[in-house]
Amino acid sequence: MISDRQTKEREFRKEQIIKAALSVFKNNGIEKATMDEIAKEADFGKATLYYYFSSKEEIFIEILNRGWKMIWESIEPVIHDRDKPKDTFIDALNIIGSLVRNNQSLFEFLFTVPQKMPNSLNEDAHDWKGFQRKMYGVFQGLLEDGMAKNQFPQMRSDILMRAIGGLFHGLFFLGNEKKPMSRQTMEEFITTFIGNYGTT
Amino acid sequence: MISDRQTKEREFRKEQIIKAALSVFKNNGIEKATMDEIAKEADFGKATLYYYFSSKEEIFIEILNRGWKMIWESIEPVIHDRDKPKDTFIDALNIIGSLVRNNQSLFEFLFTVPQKMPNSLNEDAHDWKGFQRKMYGVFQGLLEDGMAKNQFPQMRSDILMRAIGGLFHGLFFLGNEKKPMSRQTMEEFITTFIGNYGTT
DNA sequence: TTAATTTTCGACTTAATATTCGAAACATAA
DNA sequence: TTATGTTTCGAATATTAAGTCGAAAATTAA
Repeated sequence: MISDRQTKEREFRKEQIIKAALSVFKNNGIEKATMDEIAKEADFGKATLYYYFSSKEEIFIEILNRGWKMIWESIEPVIHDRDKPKDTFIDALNIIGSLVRNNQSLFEFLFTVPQKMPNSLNEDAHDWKGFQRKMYGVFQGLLEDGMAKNQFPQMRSDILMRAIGGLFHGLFFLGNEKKPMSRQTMEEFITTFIGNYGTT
Repeated sequence: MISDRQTKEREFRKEQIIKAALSVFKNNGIEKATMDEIAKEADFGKATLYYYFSSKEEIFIEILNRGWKMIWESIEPVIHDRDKPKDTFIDALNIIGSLVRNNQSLFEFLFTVPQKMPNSLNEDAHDWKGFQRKMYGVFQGLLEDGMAKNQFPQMRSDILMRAIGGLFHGLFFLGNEKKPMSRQTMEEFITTFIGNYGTT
């Protein structure tokens, strides 16, 4: 008895709630992202939020799932070229860099909130963890291929991953100024730090 | 009317409480680091904790103050050699690396907890902020000197700082394995990433 | 020994915030 | 139009953890 339109409206309202949650997070930080605030921002009563989501956590998980799915689907098309691991690696990083640049607060959420919330957000079972794992796997594979071809410094690939992950994170999320990093600056960094070994 | 020994014993008990707090943090994560847990670990009643510290926050601040003081006092002796900025920079990083290696959980606390706690922990007035600021200032100065001498890539020093900060952080604190990084591995990284420009 | 001082603590209070409840408002279809 | 299903919400409840209280235990000094 639930019409198509009703379903769509439901989806739409869930969407609004998610947007409100992100907006509260962006403006007031994660600690102020209470259900009361989110409800106010979404212009719903608090109880209504629970009509659409079973818990606050479920809202957060939904954000993470959608976000990581988007990341994965953005890089997926470029990662199959295994001939030039270094170029592929940098391409993929650049894609993620663009995403971050265009939606800083979403990605701040995706990349920092799970760290701050050591509850069940981080359980392996969630979809977003799967995408994250796949992505890391791809990057690590590219690093290993690249090392085999002398396009990267010879190091334990897992440690190199951590270093690059930290570097990326530092570039975008450390420091006071939240002005997004330009593509050019980022490329400069990537090539400077990991791209100046071996050949094309 | 408070004897010397009494004062010492008080200090000692404060010490025990701080150690318990770190231990709880290490074993259960920051979210489980409640006063009840810390009290249990320290084998004191909860109220006794408040006899020695006026709040939970004060315990954390004490940890941060002592920790950052230690960091500062460890690098202070080596940073005055301004002739070889790159070497000095790497020396200082290595010193911090050794400290981290020898006390992983303390430094995880120092470097990650303030991020997770957007309360007054981060107020500029605290001693530890002063040490942190001084340290960053020194590192940035070294980077700038080093760039002037072509020992580092030419980039905006503040962004380079962020990148290196992120990289360092990634090396020590990202990933699953908490096995500390060996000095050799770390030196390898530092020189590979930031040390292979220009000359001595 | 005993009075004063210091230290300890379990039980209570408070505060913040997530979650539930039950009734009302609204929409839909017969 | 009315009966049934859907959506909304403010008020009440539950939970968690910080912080307080007043009395008791331990220590010290006379």
